[in-house]
Amino acid sequence: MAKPRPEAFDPFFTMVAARDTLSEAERATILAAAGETRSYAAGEDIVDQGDRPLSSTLVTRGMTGRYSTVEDGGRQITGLHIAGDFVDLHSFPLKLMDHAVTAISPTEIISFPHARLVEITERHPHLTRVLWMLTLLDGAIHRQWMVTKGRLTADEQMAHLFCEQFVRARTAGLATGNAYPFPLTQLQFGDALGLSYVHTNRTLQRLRRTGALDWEGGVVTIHNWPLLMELAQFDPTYLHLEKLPR
Amino acid sequence: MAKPRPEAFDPFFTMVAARDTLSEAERATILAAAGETRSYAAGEDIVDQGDRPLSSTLVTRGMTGRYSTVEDGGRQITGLHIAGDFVDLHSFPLKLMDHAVTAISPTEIISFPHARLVEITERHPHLTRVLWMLTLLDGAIHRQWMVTKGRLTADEQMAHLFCEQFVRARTAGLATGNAYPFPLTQLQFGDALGLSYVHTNRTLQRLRRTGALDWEGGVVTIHNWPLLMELAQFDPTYLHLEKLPR
DNA sequence: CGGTTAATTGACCCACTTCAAGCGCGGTGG
DNA sequence: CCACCGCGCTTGAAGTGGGTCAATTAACCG
Repeated sequence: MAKPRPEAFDPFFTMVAARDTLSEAERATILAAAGETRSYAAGEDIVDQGDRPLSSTLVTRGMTGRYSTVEDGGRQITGLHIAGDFVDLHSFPLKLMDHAVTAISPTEIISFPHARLVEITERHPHLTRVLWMLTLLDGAIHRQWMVTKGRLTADEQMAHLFCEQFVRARTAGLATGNAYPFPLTQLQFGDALGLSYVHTNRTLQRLRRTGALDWEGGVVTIHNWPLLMELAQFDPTYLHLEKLPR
Repeated sequence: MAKPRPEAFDPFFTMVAARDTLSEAERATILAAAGETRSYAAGEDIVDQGDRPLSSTLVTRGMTGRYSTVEDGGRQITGLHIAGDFVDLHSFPLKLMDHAVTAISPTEIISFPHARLVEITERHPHLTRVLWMLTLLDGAIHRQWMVTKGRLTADEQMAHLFCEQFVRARTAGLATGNAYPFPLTQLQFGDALGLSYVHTNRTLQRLRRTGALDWEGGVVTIHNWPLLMELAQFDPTYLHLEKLPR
């Protein structure tokens, strides 16, 4: 529970800068709208399904996942979020959380009280549209997951997720060369892919054998990006990496 | 290409009224922001992937589907939209269409020029948040589809989609008792479920045999709603049917 | 009444699941 | 310093849900 360090906003501003230009005033508005920072241990839930949050959560370190559970205990992760991502900005207009958010690795966040977001919608229309866009980016990623889950093989789907996470990490300034943090367990990875963890493991081994990438110690290293993209049928258009006035 | 009839907005206002209250001024703002109406024949594409629309599209009659295609020709429908739904309001902040939209049945639409939506974000913060919410509702539905596709059986998934469409049709005032229009072919239905059309057919027959519903002539009739909900593990919370100030 | 599209059925196949067991390794306590 | 424990990863074997290929029937339409 403390005021955020200024550098904590860097991944967010970097990620946004790939899509639009924020004025100095808008950046200051974001800083002023920030509430407290908090830390979560791996495995801790940040938001529960059914919550009615009074603030939205920006990740500044670590990785979080949105998930829903079904009757038989199955769990589906519907989104992975890294530093620079809001995990529940949609709770601002939607009010009610229809899913939970968990810390996959040790995570630091900044909360943004909804009251201050209301002020942004009243005084900063362009910044409002940028925040709106960020929530729609989640939607675009959701759609892509549906496509890969519905119409691609497990191998293609897995390769696709590795591609997506690489591009997103790079866009937030979190990649080191062709490596990026990916601190999931294979069980969690399977929950994101909608696969059993046994099949997740076997699919991963096949993918490793292609030489396209490695994944160990919570870090993915891409050895052959063109090959990985081809295996995944990856086209980053849906990530909307265009600097445009929104 | 004509000015819209006033009744054409009814499903939209009805659907919104289930989630928030619009003032008379806000309703008038929506009417004033409307551009032209247009009609599309079944099978015609309303928006193409890669388009940069200058207006967003509200369905006023018929049914449309968002879809993406993959290399081998497979098609995944990522959303079904009925009268009262915007099919591409997200193209307003996102600018670029990362998927196409097709008319599933003969469809009528009203276009909303983005320039007028910009004005709404500048002058009507509450209405802006309502529009934002509507795009996030799509996201919530996307997440639910991921969960049903990733963690439920084909039977459960299909039952779930029938439930969802019923509730959404009713919310827009488009259901007649326990029946609602559902003008898809089984092939399109399979594309929405991420199933082959052969398996879609067999799953449908099993579902019919439960007595929960019938589907013929483009109309779904629900015979046993509690049973259907149970088969689907359906919980409508994610449809955010709460009248709340947004 | 031929032509076309949608729905249905049968047979076979395989991608993925489930169940079950073993392994590696970091952590902890004695 | 070592024994043990637990978690995550790996492997094997067997079962099945859903896909594919192919043919038939039904509905619609000019």
